[in-house]
Amino acid sequence: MVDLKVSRKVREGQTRRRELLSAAEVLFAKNGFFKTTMAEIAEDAEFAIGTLYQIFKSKEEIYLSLVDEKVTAYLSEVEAHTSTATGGAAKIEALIRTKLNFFEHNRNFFRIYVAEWSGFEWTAKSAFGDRIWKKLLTHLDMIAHIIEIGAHTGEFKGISPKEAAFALNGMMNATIFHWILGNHPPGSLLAKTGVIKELFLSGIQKS
Amino acid sequence: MVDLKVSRKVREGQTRRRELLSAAEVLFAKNGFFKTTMAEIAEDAEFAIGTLYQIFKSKEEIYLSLVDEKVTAYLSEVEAHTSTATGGAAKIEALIRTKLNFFEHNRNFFRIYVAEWSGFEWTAKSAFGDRIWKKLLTHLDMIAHIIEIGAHTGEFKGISPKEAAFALNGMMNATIFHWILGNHPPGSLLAKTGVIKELFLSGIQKS
DNA sequence: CTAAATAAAGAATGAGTATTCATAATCCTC
DNA sequence: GAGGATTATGAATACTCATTCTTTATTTAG
Repeated sequence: MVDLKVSRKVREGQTRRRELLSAAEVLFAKNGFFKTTMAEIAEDAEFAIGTLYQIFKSKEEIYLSLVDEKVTAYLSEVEAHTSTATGGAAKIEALIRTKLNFFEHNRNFFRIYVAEWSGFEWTAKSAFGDRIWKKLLTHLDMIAHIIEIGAHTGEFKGISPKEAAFALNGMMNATIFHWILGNHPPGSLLAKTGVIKELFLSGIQKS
Repeated sequence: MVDLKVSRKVREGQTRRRELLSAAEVLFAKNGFFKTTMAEIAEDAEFAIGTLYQIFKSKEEIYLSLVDEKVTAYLSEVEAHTSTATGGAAKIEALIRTKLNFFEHNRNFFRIYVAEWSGFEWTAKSAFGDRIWKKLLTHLDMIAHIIEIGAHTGEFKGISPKEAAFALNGMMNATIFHWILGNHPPGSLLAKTGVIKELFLSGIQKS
């Protein structure tokens, strides 16, 4: 009984937390961190402002929790898929496919993710923000590692793995960006896997 | 005499304007648009707050003037260099070289440029902001056009020119980003021209 | 040299909003 | 079902700035 009550409470707490983050995600994606107000979040999540502060200690904590959870989910998907693929080319393909698939289903979050890569962490680095930043960099190291292995086995050229990893990441982000701008239909982002793979592996020039 | 006086005034006006924008650039690059205050800009530019409002009508106008001038300068450099190069590969190389060179000398501005690509214009679209956004998109069309020509002449594969242009742009941005993070020595960004060119034209895979 | 005009200055204003807190509603426990 | 927690509420608070505006300094013209 006591156990049940506690667990129901916990469950309800988690549900509220999710609902709040989900409302916040939409707003942060649409208007950015600074132009999103606590009042808007409260209204959209159907809580009173005071209640927000019961669940999170500040606006920044809402934002960073959101980013941290999504980034973590994203990275573990990538980790899962790349680690089962064998061979450099297959791992790269798994990476591309996973990333495109993830952001196809998290279109809103992409805007936040990109902002994170390119701006926010420069202006507001709490210990928490740093943590996310470190995760993103670690992820790039992982990509670089795939490329490095490929270079050792002779599959890939001897281009600096770190640089190639950044380049590939930039290509993928730009592709997702382009897709979002164009308001393309569902399913069509994942379909670009082949193009990116082809471009990254073989380049654009005819041989 | 009258003419001279007027032109001195104009010159002084331009100087003040440049000094103000240059102080603002450093601050916007370091702290972003929202966390930069008019008081800071005034202090760094050694003007009183009221004087800022004599030169620009608002904080947003300072920001947008800055971005507009730099973007315009950047685009015209690119235009100049790509138009004199002949052949797809040479034009692509000219583009890469010009971009890397520009941002090697405008490191601060890169942060603003990236923020512009990925965030600000989503939150604050004045007519002025739109203008910058359009310029950036037009620029990408120009890159796409180079690729398209290359595809017609058989130099390049038939990958969607727009997509390839976005991918190349993303690769370049990521490379500059990586270089800035690593705090590399002067001259070393331009030196990456070859790597990007190689990667974009021939890919990473050994043939 | 003087006064009108223009420019510089920064203190005062006012709008916006993150956070707090006193009060009301709800939930448990017995 | 009573009262003592606990939780929800949103008005009040406190603070940060962008912008304005009055005052002071400088420039110009006659």
